[in-house]
Amino acid sequence: MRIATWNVNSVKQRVPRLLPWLDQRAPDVVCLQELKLTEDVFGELLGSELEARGYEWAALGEKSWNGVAILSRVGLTDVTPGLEGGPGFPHQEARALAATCGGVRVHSLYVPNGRVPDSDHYAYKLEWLARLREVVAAGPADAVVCGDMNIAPADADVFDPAAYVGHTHVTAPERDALNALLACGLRDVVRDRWPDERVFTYWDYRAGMFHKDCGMRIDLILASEPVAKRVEAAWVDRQARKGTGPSDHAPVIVDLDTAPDGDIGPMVPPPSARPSRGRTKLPQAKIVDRG
DNA sequence: ATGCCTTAAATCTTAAGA
Repeated sequence: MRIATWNVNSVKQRVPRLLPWLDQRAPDVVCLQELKLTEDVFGELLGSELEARGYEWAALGEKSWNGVAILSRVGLTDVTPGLEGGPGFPHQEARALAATCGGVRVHSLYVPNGRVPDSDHYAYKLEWLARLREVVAAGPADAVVCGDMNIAPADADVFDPAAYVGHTHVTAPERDALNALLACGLRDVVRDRWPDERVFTYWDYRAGMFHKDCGMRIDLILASEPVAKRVEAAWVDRQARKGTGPSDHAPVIVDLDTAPDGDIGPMVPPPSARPSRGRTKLPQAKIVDRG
């Protein structure tokens, strides 16, 4: 089972890159972030294209900003839109979506940016991460936490650590929050696979940063121990950052072997063998005041 | 030079990203 996560930086702008990428990489489960549109527009834009490729999908979006989705061709059940009990700014944003795919609880996350340390955005980011830890800790044993975490786990995950001192994404409270999440029993499977390599997932569009490989590793796939044991490959798809009209983030891809009992979830017939089904209807994100 | 690029939304400029 191949699981991928990709911050597409506007799915509308990325359609010419996303569809060929789905065909070439053939992921079974895809977590998307920064849709920058509502789930209704997402369905109008991609519903038929995804169905033709055998994907079910769920999305939580909003106009202009944020937005997350999960695509799956190994089943998509128990969809949870939003971060249950999570903070808002002031209202809860479209930053979290979970579903069970192929027997694994999959989280697609777009963690708040934080902007400037000690700002209200930064406090919101830390509150959001604290609640995420609680939600993941209370969840199933087989889980993957995927997405744009907006934290570089270590100095090796930033092209110039000195230049980032005092900036968000690298501060101790942010890294503490990420480590607390990992302490739920999650593994950073890309770093595990490439312990000493220069691995980035995001490069600023400006000043030829990708060409110079001046980036950051902020898009992560964190796997619970039972899932981490099944990892056969874990890598960043730098090809998707090249060429015309890329996102500023590259996809992260992890391949799992089948579970010990061979169970990767419910059997899903090819789309030609089952009646057409619409998109998975979702309730609005619960709106929670920060108090 | 608090910028260099790309996005969205509302204009002909601003906010946001990290």
